[in-house]
Amino acid sequence: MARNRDENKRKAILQTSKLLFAQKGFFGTAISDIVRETGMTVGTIYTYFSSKDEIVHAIVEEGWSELYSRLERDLGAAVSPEDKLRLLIERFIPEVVKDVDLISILLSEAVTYTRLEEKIERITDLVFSLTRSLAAGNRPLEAFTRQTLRTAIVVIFLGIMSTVRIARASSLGISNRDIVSVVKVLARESLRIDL
Amino acid sequence: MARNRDENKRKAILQTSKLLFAQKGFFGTAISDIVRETGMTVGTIYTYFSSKDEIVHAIVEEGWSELYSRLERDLGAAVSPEDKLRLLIERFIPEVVKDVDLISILLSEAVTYTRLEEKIERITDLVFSLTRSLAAGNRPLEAFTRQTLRTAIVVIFLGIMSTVRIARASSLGISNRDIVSVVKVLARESLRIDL
Amino acid sequence: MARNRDENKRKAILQTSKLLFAQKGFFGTAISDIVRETGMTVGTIYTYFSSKDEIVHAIVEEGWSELYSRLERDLGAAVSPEDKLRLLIERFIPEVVKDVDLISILLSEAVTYTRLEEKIERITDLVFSLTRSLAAGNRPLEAFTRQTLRTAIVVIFLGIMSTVRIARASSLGISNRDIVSVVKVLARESLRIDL
Amino acid sequence: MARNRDENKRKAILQTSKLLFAQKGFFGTAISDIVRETGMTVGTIYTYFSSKDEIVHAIVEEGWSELYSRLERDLGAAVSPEDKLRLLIERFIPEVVKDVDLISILLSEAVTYTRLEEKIERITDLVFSLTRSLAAGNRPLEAFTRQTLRTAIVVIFLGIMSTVRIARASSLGISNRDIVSVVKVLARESLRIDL
DNA sequence: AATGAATGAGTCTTCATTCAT
DNA sequence: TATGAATGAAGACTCATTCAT
Repeated sequence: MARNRDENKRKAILQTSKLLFAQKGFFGTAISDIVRETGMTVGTIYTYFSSKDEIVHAIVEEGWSELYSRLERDLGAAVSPEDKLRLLIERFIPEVVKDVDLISILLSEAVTYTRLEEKIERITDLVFSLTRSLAAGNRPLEAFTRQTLRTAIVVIFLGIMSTVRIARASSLGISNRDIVSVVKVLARESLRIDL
Repeated sequence: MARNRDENKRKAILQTSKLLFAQKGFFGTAISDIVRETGMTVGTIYTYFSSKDEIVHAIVEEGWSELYSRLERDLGAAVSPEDKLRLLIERFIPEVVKDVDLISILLSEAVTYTRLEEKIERITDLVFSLTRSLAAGNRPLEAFTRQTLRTAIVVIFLGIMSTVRIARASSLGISNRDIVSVVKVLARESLRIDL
Repeated sequence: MARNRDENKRKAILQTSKLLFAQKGFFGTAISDIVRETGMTVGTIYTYFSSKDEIVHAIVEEGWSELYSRLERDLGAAVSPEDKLRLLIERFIPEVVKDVDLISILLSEAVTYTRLEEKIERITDLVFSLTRSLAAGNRPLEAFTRQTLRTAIVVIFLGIMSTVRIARASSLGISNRDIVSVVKVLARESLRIDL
Repeated sequence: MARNRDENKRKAILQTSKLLFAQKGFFGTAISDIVRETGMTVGTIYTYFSSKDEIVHAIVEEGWSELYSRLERDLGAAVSPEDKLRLLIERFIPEVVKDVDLISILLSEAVTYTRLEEKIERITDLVFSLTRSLAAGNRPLEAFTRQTLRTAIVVIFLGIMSTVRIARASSLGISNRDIVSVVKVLARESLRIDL
């Protein structure tokens, strides 16, 4: 047997660290916390990851790519742009929003390790092109310039994420359900697209 | 008499720290960084602030209260709800958005020292009641339930802040101007309020 | 397996710290002194003890309990109260008195970490009951009220300890032997008990 | 007027510092504590004393010499050695014992600044010669060799002081009155001197 | 691969003392 | 003489990472 790397251990580290980073922040979480919580030893952690940075990095990249690929798969199954948009709002957003831990880390102080812009860019491009194909003859949509539309997508996307993050940490009295409603109403009222 | 407490020094510490916290984060910034950047000595920093926490606290509270009181003053001057909303969007948002450093700190990992929920709550209440007074006979506004409207305000407010924050740190290609445009279009299209 | 917790290292830290605390006091001794004197690194010190306080605590408790358990063992072996008292004076006191460092720490400013009252109380109770069993028909002993006897025990016990402490630090010209003699004479002359 | 040094201020500093040093220890008391408690400023403190050490030094030396000179004055007034001894026990000890703060400082970790040996030496010499003049024909006293007698004096003197100190800080259940009783009984029973 | 003691640069903070005013 | 802001060495302690076993 060539390698004895235990994929389950790797996953366990990632899972535990994700929770800790989300709850206590990147700087607030010590490797020793991960050690305690996983029941492993420092040495073991370091045979799977070469640094603390690499752990966040893995959490974010793997978490995100899983999310994103699911989105692509789902969108591929839908045919019309309307269906796609509906899917985006009714399936994807609730899913993203459920992963508060990932969101918290993405928006946390560790932004440096997070390459958040990249991810935003990609999502934005996707939604942007989706929206564009709905634009023909849609008065309100035509009211948005390309740049304004792009910006709107970013603002709303980041708004959703931030809201979820803050709502988790404090008593904002806003549920994930409320957030999805908002996106729907916004789509209906400002794009005149009824979902 | 000995030298007197120098208000300029206090301000300098605040200003320098604000920049550093915004750029490198609260935990990423060491007191020694502030020392180096201000050219003062540790001791001096600690004669003006009793801890690192107190520094962020002062930055956030003083920055925010200045912003907020200006908003209240301006709103007081306007008469109709429409005027107030216009002011909010055309004067207040650009101003908030200009203070990227403050925003970055508000959204940073130091959320604990930041009491962000409080601030959100207050802004939300204000905008909410403003919007409510525009609601009568406005179909789209009536489409929002109270809770959805509140959520929308939070999402958009946090969306604006997050966008500005991320845009500063990376190459998102979004300007403050774009952000204001978005809010305007959103208001026009989804509230049918023309500004 | 990685290196194992090395009991010798723990002992070395304790031994070195004991000397330093005794000579320079608890507050006069810096962790860096312990580091220098043991030849270890700060980190190592802190893998064996979680704080400076814990070090004094260990020195005091371990030193004292060893002393005290030896006393109990010895006293258990003796039968008559006279034998017990003899043992106390001729074996225990010389032993206590030998551990000047421990005494210095016990009496030092770190009294807080030292729980000296507890230890005094316990010794006093023991000696008190011992003396009481010699009291019957012993005129001088009957001259002491309970409270005076208790006080006398405390005064003499603390007197011995303080004398040893001061004698070590300065040129008092008093040896441990002298101290034992005093206790004997005091016992003989004031309790009329010949040892 | 040549000097404007205000003797009252000096005394106030000394008095306040004495209390603080006694309660919180030498190292536990910061100059800033003295500043706060006296209501003076650092600068003022330092125009009266050139260092923290000098403050303890003054407290100890002035406190002690006042005590000692009173003792000498009193002893001078008495004629017979018996009277002198009685005075020592009934007047001096209660007085010393009353000044717990001074005692605490004398015995504290600041022993270095305290020159305690000197003071012990002097008291011991005095008591020793006093006792010697009572020795003729006094069997028990003759039982003490010179060195044992000297040691006994030291042990009892330090015992008294330590007991008072510890009793103040913790719940030893011993009063100053008890301590004086002990000395009396000890004198009576072991020196056969009835006071 | 797994272990966990060892490392030491780096953290925040304190505080006796100085000295310009 | 009085003031109190300024100083900076020194303090206790942390923690990511290494490496001998």
